[in-house]
Amino acid sequence: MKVATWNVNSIAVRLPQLVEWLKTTRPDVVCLQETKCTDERFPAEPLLELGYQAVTWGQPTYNGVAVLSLHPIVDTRRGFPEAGGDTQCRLLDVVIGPIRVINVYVPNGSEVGSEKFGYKLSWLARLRRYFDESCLADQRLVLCGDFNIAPEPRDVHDPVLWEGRVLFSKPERDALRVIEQWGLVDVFRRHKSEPGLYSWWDYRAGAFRRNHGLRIDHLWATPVLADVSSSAEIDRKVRTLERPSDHAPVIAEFAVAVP
DNA sequence: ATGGTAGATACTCTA
Repeated sequence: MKVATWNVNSIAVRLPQLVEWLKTTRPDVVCLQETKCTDERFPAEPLLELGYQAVTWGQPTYNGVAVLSLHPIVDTRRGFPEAGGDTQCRLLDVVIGPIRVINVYVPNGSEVGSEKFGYKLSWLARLRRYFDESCLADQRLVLCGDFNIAPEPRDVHDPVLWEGRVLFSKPERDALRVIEQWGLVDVFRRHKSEPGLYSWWDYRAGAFRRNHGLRIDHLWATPVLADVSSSAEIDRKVRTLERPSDHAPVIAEFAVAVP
């Protein structure tokens, strides 16, 4: 079972690239972030023609998540369950065949110390609470998406320059660690240990050409599922296309049978 | 050096 996560930065703009990528890559499950598209306007038909059903949770202009699947999607949940819920569309929780998939678009955080940064940290604390209250460690579960955090120095092109900045500050890395310690494994790092492997490059200053990137898009799994993962990779090719997303897809393969 | 680019919406905000 092939599972992928990709921040497309507008489904409307990226649809032609997504269609071509689905045709050639044929993942079983794809988690999308920053669709920037309401559920009514989501382009479900061209994806259905390729065999993909979609569950979406979107809003105009900002945020927005979706899960595409070749197999039936059941038990859909949107956002955190607590009173008040979410005003920003950032979390989808679904069950597909033998696995539970939680797709997140973690807040960017703007700048360390800002109001948005505080929102990011509190959102991450709520995510940990969500796992405590509604997930089980022996479930086959994947948590994937745009986390907007690079976990380690080897995930940053210039860790000295980036230390303390948003996406690589200690409070963010600590908050990420707290979620990991619930009982999740970084599936990408299970298969690839070298530095220089990134999933996001700023549009500005020729960052991609220089490989000035960060690994901020992640695919984590419970140990029972991570133990049967056979490969993981970042698909850099789409970042070389005309008018690309600033993120590249992360893909992992698991040896589980889909009924 | 406080830049630089991209996307959606409205003439600015977010990333």
